[in-house]
Amino acid sequence: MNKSKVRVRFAPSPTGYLHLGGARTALYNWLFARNQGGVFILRIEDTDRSRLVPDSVQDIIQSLEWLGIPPDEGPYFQSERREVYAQKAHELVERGAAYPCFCTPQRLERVREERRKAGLKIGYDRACRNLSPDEVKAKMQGGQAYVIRLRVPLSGEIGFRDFLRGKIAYDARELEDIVLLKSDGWPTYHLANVVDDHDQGITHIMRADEWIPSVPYHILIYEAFGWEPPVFIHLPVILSPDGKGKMSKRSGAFSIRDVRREGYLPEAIVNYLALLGWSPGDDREIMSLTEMAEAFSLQRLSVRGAVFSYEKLLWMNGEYMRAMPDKRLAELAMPFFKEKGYNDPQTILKIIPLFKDRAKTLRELADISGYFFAEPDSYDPDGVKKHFLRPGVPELLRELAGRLAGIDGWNPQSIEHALRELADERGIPARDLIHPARLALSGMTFGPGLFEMMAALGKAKCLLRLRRAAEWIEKAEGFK
RNA sequence: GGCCCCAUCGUCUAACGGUUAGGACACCACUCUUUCAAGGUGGUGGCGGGGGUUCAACUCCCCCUGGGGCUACCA
Repeated sequence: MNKSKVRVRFAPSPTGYLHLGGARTALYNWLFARNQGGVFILRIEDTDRSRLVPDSVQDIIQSLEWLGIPPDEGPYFQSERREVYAQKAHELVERGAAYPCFCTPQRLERVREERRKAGLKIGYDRACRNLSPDEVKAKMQGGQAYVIRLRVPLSGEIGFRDFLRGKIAYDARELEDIVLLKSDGWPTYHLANVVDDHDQGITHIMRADEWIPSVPYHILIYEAFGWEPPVFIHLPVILSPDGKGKMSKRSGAFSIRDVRREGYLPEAIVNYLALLGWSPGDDREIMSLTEMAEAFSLQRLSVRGAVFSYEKLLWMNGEYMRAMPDKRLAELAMPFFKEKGYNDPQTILKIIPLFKDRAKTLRELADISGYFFAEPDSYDPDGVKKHFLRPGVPELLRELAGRLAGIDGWNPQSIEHALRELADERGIPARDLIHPARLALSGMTFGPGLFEMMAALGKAKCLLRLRRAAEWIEKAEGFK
C-alpha cells in the first residue's frame, strides 16, 4: 500500500477576522502536517458574496503568519473556481445524483413554515425532485431561476467514521435535499468544499465539530463522484469563558488581532490553544511549536468542548515574557510604549528587567512603568493615607533628597546605603522611608525594588520628585 | 421540537479494567522580602445519577440528567 503524503487544510470563510477557535483549528492542522512531513494548505471559502468582510482575508493570512503557522500552500480562493463547481453540479445532475429546483425563496419559506408546524423533519417538500425532463427543459427555456439540489436517498442509513468518535450514522429520512449550486451560480459550502478537498488532494479533514451534521451530505457527494472520502477528524468547539456556549465575536477580545493588541505573545497563544483540546501525553505544558509538532498526534486530541480561560493564557503569557531576553522583549513592547507616547528605546530597555516579572502582557508592561517617561500625575490615595499623611514625612523626604544629592556614584548599592543610614540615624525602620519614597517617585504603592528603580530613574528625577512630593504633602488636606 | 456530539477537581487535562485518581491555571496558607510581583514549600478541591458486564470499573454497555452543536439559495 503506498501511503500518500498527508495534505491538510484550513478553510475559513472570510466573513470576519481570524478567531481563537479558527486559529486553534489551523494550529492543529499545521502541527499535524509538520508532524507527518505533510503539507498545510490555506483555502479561502469565499462563495457567499454577501457576507464578505473586506480585509478579513488579509487578516487571516497575517494572523497565521504572526502566530508562526503560515500555510505551505495557498491561499486558494474558491471564488476563482466558480465555473468548476457549476460544472460539477451539472455533472451530478447528469449522474442522477442531483436535480434542478425552480422553487422561489418565498415558496420555500412558506413551505418550511407549514411543514415545521406539521411536525415534519424536513423543511423542503422536494417539489422539484421528480420533474420530468420536459418540464425541466421548459422551465429553463423560460428563463426561470433555479438551484441544484442533492438527490438524497429517501431511506437507508448514511454513515461515516470520525477518527475520534468512531461511527456516526444518519437516517436518510432525517436528511434534506440540500442546495449545491445557488441560483446566482455560486456553489454552497457543501459542493465547493467537497470538490476542493478532492481536487487539492486533502487526506485529512480536521475542522470544528459543528460540521458533523453536514458530513452525510458530503459522503453522498463523494459517492456520486466515485471519490474516496478523506479521514474526518472533528474537533470540539471552544466554549466561551462567560456564559459557555460557542465562543463568539462579542463577549470579549476573541480575534487574534485583538489579543495581539492586548499584548499577548504569539508563542503563548499558540501554546495555550494547543493545550485546549490536546495534550502531549506527559506533564509538559510550556512547549514551542517545534516541540508540539514533534509530540503531536491525532489520538491525543480531546473530544470534549473546552472552556477558554483567559486566566491561564495570561499566566502562560507571563511565563513567555519572563523567559524572553530583555532585548527582544523591549522590541516587542515598543509599540505599546509608543501608543502611550513613550518613544525612548534606551529607557525601555533599561526598565525591562525591573518590570518583566511584574507584567503578564506587553500592554501591562507599558501600563505600569509610565512614571519612567512622565512625572506621576497623581499619588495613590490609599498610599497617601498610609505613607504621606504622617508627621515628619515631608522633612524626611527632603532630607533623603539632600543626602542622595551628595553621594558618590548612583547605583542601587549607594542609594540603599544612604537611605538606610538616614533611617538608622532617625531610629526608624527603613520601610518607613522606603514606602513614602516609592510613592513620591512613582505615585504607586507597588513596583520594582526601590533602589533598582531609583538607579534606573536617575538622580535628577529622583531628587526632584522627592522634593515635589514633600511640598505636595504639606499642602494636602489632612496633613498637619 | 427533531437529529447529532460530549460528560474526571471551578477551568484545561492525565488515566485507555486493578493508581493513595496524577499535572497545570485559579484559590488558600507558609516562605523569601522595602511594596507588588516572580520564586520555593504545602494545602483545599474531582470520577453527574441509576442500572448492568466483570473476580475487579473513572475506564466497557444501556437509561436518565446536564452541556454543546446542527436544523438557510451562511459557512
